[in-house]
Amino acid sequence: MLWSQAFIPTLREAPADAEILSHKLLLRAGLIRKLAGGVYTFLPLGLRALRKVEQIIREEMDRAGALELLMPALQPPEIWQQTGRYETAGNVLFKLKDSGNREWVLSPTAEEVITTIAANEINSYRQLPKNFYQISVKFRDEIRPRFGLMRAKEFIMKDAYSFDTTDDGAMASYKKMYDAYARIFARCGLKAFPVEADTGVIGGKFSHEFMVPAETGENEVVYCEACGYAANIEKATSGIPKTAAREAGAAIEKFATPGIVTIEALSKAPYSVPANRQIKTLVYMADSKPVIILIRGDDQLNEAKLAGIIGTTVFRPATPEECVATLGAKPGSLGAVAATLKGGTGFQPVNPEHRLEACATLAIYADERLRGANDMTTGANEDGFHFKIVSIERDIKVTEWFDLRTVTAGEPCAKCGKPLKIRRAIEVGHVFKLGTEYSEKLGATFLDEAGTRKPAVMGCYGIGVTRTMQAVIEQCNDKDGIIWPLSVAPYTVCITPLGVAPESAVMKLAEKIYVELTARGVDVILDDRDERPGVKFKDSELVGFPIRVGIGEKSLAKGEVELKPRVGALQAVKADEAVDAVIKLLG
RNA sequence: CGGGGCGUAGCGUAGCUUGGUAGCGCGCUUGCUUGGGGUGCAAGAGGUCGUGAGUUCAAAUCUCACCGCCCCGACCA
Repeated sequence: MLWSQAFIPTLREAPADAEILSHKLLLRAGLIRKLAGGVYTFLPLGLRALRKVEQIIREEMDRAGALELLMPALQPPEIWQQTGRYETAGNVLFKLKDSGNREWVLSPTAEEVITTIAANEINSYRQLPKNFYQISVKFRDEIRPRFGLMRAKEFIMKDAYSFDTTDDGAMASYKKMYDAYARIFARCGLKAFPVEADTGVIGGKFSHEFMVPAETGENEVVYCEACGYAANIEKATSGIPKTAAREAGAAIEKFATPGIVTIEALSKAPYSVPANRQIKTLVYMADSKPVIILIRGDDQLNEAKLAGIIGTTVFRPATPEECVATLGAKPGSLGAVAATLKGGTGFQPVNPEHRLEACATLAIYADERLRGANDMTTGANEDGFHFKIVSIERDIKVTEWFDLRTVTAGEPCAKCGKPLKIRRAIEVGHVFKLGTEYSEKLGATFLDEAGTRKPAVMGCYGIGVTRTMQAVIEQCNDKDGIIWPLSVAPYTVCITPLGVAPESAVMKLAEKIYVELTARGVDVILDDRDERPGVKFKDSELVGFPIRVGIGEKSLAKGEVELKPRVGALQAVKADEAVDAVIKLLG
């Protein structure tokens, strides 16, 4: 490619709406342009880098035995209703109507479609296992797109879906993808690491996310340097001790706390109840039903964990009015002491399948850290009053115990006891073991060797392709611009003649090297613009080509050209050895 | 959706408080110059000041509404 024929609109200054470095560089290097918030055009150079990432993914997916196909982005809502995700994932689904007023959804993921394929086409264990994948445009009604390609309304994702006959088989498929992902990100030049992850609304047994450490990442990862434990904060647990039991009075006592509505206020004189001896009572509304959450006063509720428990992300903190309606008091005086609850103490155990429904009868979910706690203080469900000497097992009818709290840095690792650390990261990939939920709901069954009909055991595996590309930029840059890894650079070599007079020795040599490198399969761009050297150098560094071949009269007088790796020292090589030297640098 | 900020030429911005013919840098065009790190000089082109209403003799500037964008929060298979 000749630079003069290409379209590389570099910018000296970044548009003001770009906040993070990688977003600015995407714009400045002429890789993308914004059409609307969260919606971008890939310009030729950006598309080349994107295609290289895609190709790496393709090669590794194929190598792992996955089969590429392409599913529709436009999907009928019925299949989403069948799996229940029309509601549970409803807030990210793009919905639209056609001219006949028929509703459609734009696909953010394709479990429903692929499972329908499997239901219709796979009948026998002989056809399994299978793993299908696609690389396609996905849509997500992000309420707040941000950071360029990181969180967009429209983006490119690789999604794969495995079908196995047994749980062991599904585990093997999962492992294959897990290993493939590690290779994919390594080949992209990314330092990505797997962490235990929350399964979210997609459900399933367990999952790992592949994370790229970055201060601008939107995820927090809890990790242990000693034993290697790593988990998304939405999932992470620690070995923090439970609340200590103490000697305490025989019965609960009510006491007046006028105007005291925060944990902090109650922890100060004259009450002086430490936060770790308080029970925090939270009311959430899930599907217009209240659920009561109890956690220790010095802990924070982890909403992702709550979502996993009740099976939906569609919930919110109750309003003060709803708190009054549910418990009889405003936030700040809430408690779950059985005697103060409407309907008395008669709570029934809850079938785990129906935890959300259970909220209709006022489910009380308590954090494990409170199990066995006594001599605690909590709201009395009467504005201006609290109870003390509360024993949670004796005085509160907890419906079910869960890990509900958010881990904080410095807590002991659950595995090895060393202090945990927390850092921010970008999620670039996610692997799930799904189990049989989707195959059961959509009838993806097969006959096994014994002639028994069974649901296929599924897994699903996503990579945010456009996000991965930006993550590379976020991780690989310096003050001058992008530093593309060889594997995903839009062009790997930029030939920079310092004069472009036709038929000049400099230009002739540049063209010769260009032709020879191209013939040897190298992606090369020749900067034939009649620009000053400084402009060409700055542009090639901003765009981030891994190797620049500089050709000028001065060095050519010595029979030499200059090889300048994007990172590393300039080296002079004999003009007629330049091509081989470049090939050698490319490894 | 709640809170905050911003919309002036392709990009970055000044002007707005205190209303009076819209300015600067980069980029672009032309000429000269320079020719190994965003050269220098000169002459140009390019703006419904986000949109609409209002106040006023007069609105980029004041008022209201709407739209868009960015940040924080909420949300995020």
